[in-house]
Order: sequence, then C-alpha cells, then structure tokens
Amino acid sequence: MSYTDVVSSADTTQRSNLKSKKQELVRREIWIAAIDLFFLEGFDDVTIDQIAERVGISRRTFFRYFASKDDVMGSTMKAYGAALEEAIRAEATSLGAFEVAKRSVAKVLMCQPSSEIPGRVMGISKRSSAALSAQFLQLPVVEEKLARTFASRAGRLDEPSIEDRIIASVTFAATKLCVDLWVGEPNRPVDEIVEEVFGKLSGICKPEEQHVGSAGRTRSPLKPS
Amino acid sequence: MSYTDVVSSADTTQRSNLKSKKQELVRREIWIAAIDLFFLEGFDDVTIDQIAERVGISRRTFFRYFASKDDVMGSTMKAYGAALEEAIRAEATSLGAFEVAKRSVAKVLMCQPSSEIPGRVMGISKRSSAALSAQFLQLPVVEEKLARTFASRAGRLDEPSIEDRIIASVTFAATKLCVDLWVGEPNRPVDEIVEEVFGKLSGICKPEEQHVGSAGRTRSPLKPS
DNA sequence: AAGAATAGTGGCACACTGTGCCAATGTCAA
DNA sequence: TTGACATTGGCACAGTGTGCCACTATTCTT
Repeated sequence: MSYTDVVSSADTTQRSNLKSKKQELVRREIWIAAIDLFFLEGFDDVTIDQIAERVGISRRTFFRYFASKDDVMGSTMKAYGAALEEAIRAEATSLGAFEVAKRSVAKVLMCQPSSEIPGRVMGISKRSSAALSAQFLQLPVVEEKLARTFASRAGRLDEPSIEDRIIASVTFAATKLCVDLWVGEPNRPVDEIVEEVFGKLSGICKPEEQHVGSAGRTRSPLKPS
Repeated sequence: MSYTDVVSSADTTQRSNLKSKKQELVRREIWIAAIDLFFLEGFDDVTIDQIAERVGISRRTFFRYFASKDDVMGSTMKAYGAALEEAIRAEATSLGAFEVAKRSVAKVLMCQPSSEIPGRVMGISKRSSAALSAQFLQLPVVEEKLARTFASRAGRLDEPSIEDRIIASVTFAATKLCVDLWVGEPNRPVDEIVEEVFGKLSGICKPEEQHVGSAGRTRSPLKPS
C-alpha cells in the first residue's frame, strides 16, 4: 500500500470499475490538497472552502467524497488498518498471533516509500487538537476490524475472543509507535525498528518472575494500599 | 475515584479552593445531565441547548465548563487516566512495570461503585459515531501522560523511553478491555477480570518459542511474501 | 453598611460544519 | 438527437463553537 492508495478504501467493486476510477482520482486530489494545506496552515485554520477552491470543486462536492474534514485524516489510518488486515490474513495460520502481528506491521511499513508521508500526517496530528488525533487514529473502527481479522484467522467467525482483542490492540499500538520512531530516525531500516518494538514488548509483558523487589508474594493482592 | 469525581480533572489548586467548589458542582451537574440525555436520546440527537436548559444555564455558559459536546464524554476517560496515573505512582518502585500496570488497573476499577456508570458511558460511545468513540477514548492525551508517569516512576524525567510508551499503550488498552468485559459480566469480580486480561496478555506477547509451524527460522524474515 | 473591584453569566452576532433539496450540467447508449 | 442516469453546484437550514459586551452576584475595602 503506497500513500497514493490511501484514499481508496471507499466502495470499489460496485461500478463499471473503469468509469469510477475518476472518482478515486478526485478523492486522491482532495486528499493531497487537504494534507498539504493542513501541513502548511494547521488543521483548524483550514476551511473546507479553501480545500474545495484549491481542488476546483464546490464545498458541497467535497462532502460527497469525504464525510467530514476529520475524515480526510481518518481515511489515512483506515487505509493502514486495511493493509494490516490484508497482511494478517496472508500469514501462515501455523504461526502464533504475536509473530503474525510483528510480521504484518513490518510488511505494511516496508511498503511505504519513505517515512515522509506518514511523518507529515503524524505531524499534522500532533500539532492539532486531541480530538483530531483521536479521530485520525480511528481507533475503535480499526481495532474492532483487526480483532475480527485475528478471530477469523483462527477459525472463530463469530465474536472475537479476549485474546483476539488483546492482540489487535497490541498490533495497532505497535504500528503507531513504529511509525513514530521511524519519523524520528528516517534512515533506520523499518524492520529493525519493528523488531525492537516487538522485542521490548514481549520483554515487558511478563508476569512478575523472580523479581528483585522486596514484595514477596508472586500473585498480586490487587488491594488498594 | 468515583464517577462523581469524573469531571474534576480541570484546574484545581488555583483559587481559594473552597470558593471554586461551586464550579465543580456546576460542572458535575452539566456532566450528569448530559450523560443522561445522551443515554436516552443518543449523542447526536441531543443539542447543547437541551443540556443547558435541563441544567438551567445558558448555552454560552455550557461552553465555559466544557470545551465542546465531545469534551463531556472525553472528560470521563481523562478522569480514568488521572486515576491511573495516581495509582501507578503509588506502587512500589521495586515492582516491574507490567505488574504495576496490572495492579493499577485493578485498583482504579475496584474504586468504581459498579459497572453501571462505566457501562452507560461505554454504551453511549458504542452506539454513536466512530468520531465520538475516538474522542471519548482521549487516546493521545491519556497515553502520553501515562507514558510520562511510567518514565518518572523509573527516574527518567525527560522523554519517555520506548518501553514506557509500550507499557502505557498496554495499560490503556487493558483498561478499556477490562471495562468492556466487566459491563458484559457485571457480577464478576473486577480483579478476576483484570487477572484474566493481563494473564492472557503476557501469554500472547511472547516471541515465537518452539512453535509447531513449519517455518524453520526463529528470527522472522520480515519480507513481504 | 455602602461602594468598588472582580468573577461569573447571558444574549447577541458571527464564522464554520454538515446535510437536504433541487436545478443545471455532463455522460453514455440507442 | 433524445432520453436515462450520475455528478455537480447553489441554496437554505440546523447546529457548533467563539468573541464581545452588558448585566449581575460576590467579595473586598473603607
């Protein structure tokens, strides 16, 4: 998935497929213009009229391609989510979920031409309000979908199990963190970053084994002190 | 932290402290009325005028207590974040971060009188748009703060390390999931739910140990297939 | 106790978002 | 060309969020 495909998560597979390529083009046009303006002037200071004017369409038409201004940002992460789903489904079913997650994140990020576009999007997100960041992340939507993907991979077609939901959260969080680190070190190989993050993750998520602490009990009491 | 304190995350410690208790009261009043209306009519169908009228204030005044309609929801999760921070700081520094996370989540959830209020808030969130859910989650704000809390706990006062950010994400995700499960099984002890979630989490987040799969290499190749 | 300083409140106007509706324009097929 | 169809643009409207100013209540001073 390249960043230029980032807006193609809409309803394909419905029309004559060659005719509606034009729509994809317009959508992409809007997306690029919007991201550009957001990056230059800040998300909140850009009005939809500005975006529409820049693309050469009416304000009303903008809303036929994107549900809202937020949606322009959100579609980016939705595209990441879709790419992650695809990568997860492509992995061998013999592998453990954690390994699948690691490989999928690496695969998706390595398909990015560089950290420039993800960095730009993340930059917009961080300089803006928490509301936008949250919207940008598309967390509830993406996480739910990832959980279902992990579930169906394991043959559970009904509701995702607790394990599915955990690994979905972890996958998504890891993706974010990896992109963030990548932006900080653009020249470092992505797969190395992914290895580091997942390595540290498994290092951290261990029950209190032979710890040096003075608290003798291994099973936590879970009572407020 | 009880749900009635849910809106007190604003700027305390600035005024005569007894005088501005009145503001907290108004804020709480607004919060309760809003959550009530949201639950009854759905978030999108409730206007700020309705909320204001119900409380007996003007629309303009509403915006002096909450930055937006979303903020009413967001303040709930911000309060959870603040409670988590406090709990994390209270744990012994000799403990590992994972254990601290588990105990803190349990502590915060056990301070809730029941799953009713969290359930109501989560119900509103789930029945509404993704944007609201995202806003409700307050992810960027809460996670960043949690990461800094873990960092300072370990004596790193500057930027949070990668490990800090990982455990922060994990803590937050676990909290969400635990609340969700709790709402599904209101009568099950919360600490048991927390134990289950964290137990499964550490069970999942392990590098590919002696796996049955045919892929011989232990170190993942990370190349797109 | 009376007046002054101060903070909170309400009303108004405004820019902007997002949506329904309808007319105008473009596209394709017969 | 003509008709069927989808896309577009213009308009009006409800709602959000903010700046501004006058009004009121509270607190402090003398």
